[in-house]
Amino acid sequence: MSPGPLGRQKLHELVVDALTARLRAAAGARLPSETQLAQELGVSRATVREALRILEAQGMVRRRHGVGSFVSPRGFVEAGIERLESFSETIARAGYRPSAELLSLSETSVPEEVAAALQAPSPLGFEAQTLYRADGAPILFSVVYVPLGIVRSLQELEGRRHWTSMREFFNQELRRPVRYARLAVLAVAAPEGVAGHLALEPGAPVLVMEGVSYGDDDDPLMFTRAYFRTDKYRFTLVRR
Amino acid sequence: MSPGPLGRQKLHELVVDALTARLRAAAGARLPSETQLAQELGVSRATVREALRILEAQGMVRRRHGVGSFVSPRGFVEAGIERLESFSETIARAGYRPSAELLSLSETSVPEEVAAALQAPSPLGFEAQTLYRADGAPILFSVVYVPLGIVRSLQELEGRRHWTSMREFFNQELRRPVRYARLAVLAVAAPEGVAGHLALEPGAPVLVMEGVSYGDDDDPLMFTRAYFRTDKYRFTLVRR
DNA sequence: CAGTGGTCTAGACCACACC
DNA sequence: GTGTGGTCTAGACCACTGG
Repeated sequence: MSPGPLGRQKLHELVVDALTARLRAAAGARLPSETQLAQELGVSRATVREALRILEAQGMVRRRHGVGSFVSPRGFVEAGIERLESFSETIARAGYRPSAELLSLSETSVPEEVAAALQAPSPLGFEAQTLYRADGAPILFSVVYVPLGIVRSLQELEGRRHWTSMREFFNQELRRPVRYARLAVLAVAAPEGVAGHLALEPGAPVLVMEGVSYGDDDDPLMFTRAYFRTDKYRFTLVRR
Repeated sequence: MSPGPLGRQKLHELVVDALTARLRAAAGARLPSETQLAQELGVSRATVREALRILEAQGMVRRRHGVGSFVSPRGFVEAGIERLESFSETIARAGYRPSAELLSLSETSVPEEVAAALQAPSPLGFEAQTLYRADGAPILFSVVYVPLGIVRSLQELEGRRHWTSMREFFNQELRRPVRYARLAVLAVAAPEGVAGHLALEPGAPVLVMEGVSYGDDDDPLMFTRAYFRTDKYRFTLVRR
């Protein structure tokens, strides 16, 4: 095939971009039929469909069998809780200016349930505590445990300072990208130390997300426990 | 095309079924290549790919570019927080015996922020309070607001008693199926009434999920606010 | 009925992982 | 290089919706 009128990169992604531009304007509008779009853009209908599938997954387009495709009334959908992104990204996406402060790095014996979740043979590992702010106000305090074996020494973990997020550190410096994370969501009373960092009264309700991040080979990379102030920042979630 | 060796129903669904059977046995096993599967099953490669895409979305299969497709080590993945299902289903899926008790049904003026979220012209509507138990222990208390217009009278809402869940009621009795819900997740201190129903001290931390459910035409159907005991039941969530 | 999205095919070439 | 999954095409027919 020839690149067509669109040039390089994946064709259906270019179609996504082309359609995205149209979509910004008209909420609720009807899109041309798939066959029409294919002709207009000079690609096959299958490629148009792949693009529409992506837009539908993003919540930007609604397709109705036998009727047509429409721009979702909401237009752009904010990133939901189900998206794997760094806390900094999450904060930025919510419209705040993110900052992250690495409060401590240490070598420790990780809690028993954490070692179990990490399937770690040894309880030895490293702990990083980070405080995230949105527009300067603390909203998130996280404790990350990395088992010995993923990181060899505290010196290696020092590299974390160069990166704005743990995920970037794993991806860029350790070359062990995080592919997915399996988390539990719960509400707890803020423990003393946590409350202090988040500028809350001890015992105030906080949302906790905790669990394990996995790499390309389904190998456990780290255990994260994050405490959120939900009065300052709310997760949104679309259930389908 | 001819139906092929598989018979009626959607072809790729039959392929999903055929593969699911294989998958139960071997965790971590490698699947034949897409081309091979297509030949074996007598379908096109595109159809095999559609089936694999479904299985991958279900978390049962892992595909790696240039390498092959594999049965996920975890096998079947539990439904996460992102799935739209009734609370009863959620509880059952978590391995408990669910029960739901309709505590009250009344006609009210809905709270202002609820009416706004529902895009309701009138603040008039109906309220249903339900307590859900898992193996007899209360874990979830929900307040649902339905605007006037979706339901006309309290009598109509009485039909709710015949159904185990609000979603079933909407789907079966009102013929207005819920297509998706847009929710916020937060942690709060349990208000007095709620704490009582959940057998908690007032002020104990509870997880709240609240938001609007939408129908086939993106029309707001109801506002739900649900309080969870996360010590008894935890949401799980896979971020990708 | 006409028009839409949904499914399916057969075949081609590309990008990537591994030997 | 060889084999894998990823992308793309051109064309066909099916299933649903709405006038």
